[in-house]
Amino acid sequence: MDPRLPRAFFARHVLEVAPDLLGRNLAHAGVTVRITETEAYAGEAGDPGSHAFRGWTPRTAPMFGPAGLTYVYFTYGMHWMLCLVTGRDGGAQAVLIRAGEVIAGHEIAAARRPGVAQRDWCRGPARLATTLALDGSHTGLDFCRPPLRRPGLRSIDLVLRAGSSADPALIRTGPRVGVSGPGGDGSAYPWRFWIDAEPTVSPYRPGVLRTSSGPPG
DNA sequence: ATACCGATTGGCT
DNA sequence: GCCAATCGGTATC
Repeated sequence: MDPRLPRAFFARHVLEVAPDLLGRNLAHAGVTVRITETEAYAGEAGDPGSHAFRGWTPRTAPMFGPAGLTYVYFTYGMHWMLCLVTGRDGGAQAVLIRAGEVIAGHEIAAARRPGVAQRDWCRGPARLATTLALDGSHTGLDFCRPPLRRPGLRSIDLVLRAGSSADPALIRTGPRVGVSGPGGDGSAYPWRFWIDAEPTVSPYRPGVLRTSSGPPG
């Protein structure tokens, strides 16, 4: 019997799925991590912090697909980040997997992160993608089983196991990390979720406030 | 065609 | 804490 979470799990609203992913085991390419930090992005809801805020583009196409697809994107000219699409088909909701604790495949993880402390292997979204060997070749792929039957839709061997969720009493929320502009406002979008007291959770950093006109005065 | 910028990270002060 | 790295995507001209 397949240990994976069913597609119905991901078809819920992103604000339900993001905290529910905490504590789950995520495995790819020989390394398994216990997810300790996530963030929700809801293009459908007019979330200005979302890549999907300005509508469909070739880059964000996977977000507009069905729940259960990966959305792996490239940023800062060097980093890849893993997101998991949730919600209704076309809703452009996704969870960013920000951090995790390596619980299996330590030798492989260490080989991918030479000179890096074990605590930092997946402490941050780009670090997590590196340790799990995820890049642009892994975007827009179906990680659910059974897979959807759609022309051209390929699958990925990314395993999210059921039965490993975090204690709800230990879940904390706060503003998203490094989101510039209005989408970074924690009072409006406290959509970051993490497990309390976990050393693998990434440090908080506010987004850059960018004024549309010059400085005041 | 070109300018701007990012859901970050690592190195240095 | 500050800042450079590095380049594809997107908007704008």
